[in-house]
Amino acid sequence: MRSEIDDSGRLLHTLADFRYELRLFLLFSENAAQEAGLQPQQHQLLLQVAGASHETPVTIAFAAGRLGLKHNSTVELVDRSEREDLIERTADKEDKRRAILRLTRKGRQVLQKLSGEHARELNEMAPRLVRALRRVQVHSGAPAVEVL
Amino acid sequence: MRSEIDDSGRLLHTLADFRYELRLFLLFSENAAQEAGLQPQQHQLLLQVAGASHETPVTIAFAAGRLGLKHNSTVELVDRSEREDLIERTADKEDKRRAILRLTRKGRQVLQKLSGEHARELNEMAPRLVRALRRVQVHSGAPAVEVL
DNA sequence: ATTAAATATATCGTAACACGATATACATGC
DNA sequence: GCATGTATATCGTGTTACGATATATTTAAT
Repeated sequence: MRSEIDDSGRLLHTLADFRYELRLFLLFSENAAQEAGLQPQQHQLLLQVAGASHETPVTIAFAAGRLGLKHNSTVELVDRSEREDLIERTADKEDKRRAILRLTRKGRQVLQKLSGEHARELNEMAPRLVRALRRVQVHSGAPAVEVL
Repeated sequence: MRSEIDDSGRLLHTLADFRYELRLFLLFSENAAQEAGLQPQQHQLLLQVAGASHETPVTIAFAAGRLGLKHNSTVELVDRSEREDLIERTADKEDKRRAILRLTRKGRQVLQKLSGEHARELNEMAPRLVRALRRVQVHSGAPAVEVL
């Protein structure tokens, strides 16, 4: 058994591969969205809005948190998506400051289609992604659990 | 055991969670780069250049492919990185059209630091990422291999 | 060899998008 | 009820990836 830490070249290589695999997935996703007539970010917005657990109030702030965006960027994203009839705002009755987000029928249909495609693609890509991740762990002095 | 296909709500939920986990990692990565004084894309460029296997000639086109960018965008990214002394171009002798990319000492140092941080963070995040991925597989009619 | 097609990189103008700063409406604490 | 905080909205700005195009060099064709 040889040392894991020393050769940093290996770590760079595994990290680079991991990011490449990730990028491939993201490229696929961006293309799929475009072909369905959506901006990639709109797709992500729809997904986070529709994918939220039923109790949580789906507000702008919630979407912003899930998308990793600032609130104002999310407002603009919602504006665009509303204009294209993908999503709709309804004022919250409990708290009139809040805007509650819901998908339109059109939004639901597009998302459905995209989600199927993504599930299929992820089934293809998952093994490589997981393998790349595991390799990073191995070469970063991880507690050496069950490799492969 | 209950059916996997029918309720598309579960698939949306698992996909949303997967993307959220992914976004968390990317946010971490963007922050780490910024704090090290790099644009996130510059970090990715350095990683792909330094992480390439030793035989492959690291050209603009190679970097573009690995980063999922168009060639011209990569040229601009390299321009910026060269100006900031992170990377250097040397004309290829075999083919004078090509520019060979290499990290500067400074580039190597920054990347080293970032790579350590990323390896550590990925060790933390990997389990959740892998779990989220597996759940997508489960809810997309996958051949039901070894769950959890 | 000379020209034509292909490949690699570079330049330039443009548009999308996320952001900071700021504004407004409503809610909550004291 | 006034002050402080929270949620969303608006506006101007800068970065960046892109398409279209240009230039240099290599490869292919005749």
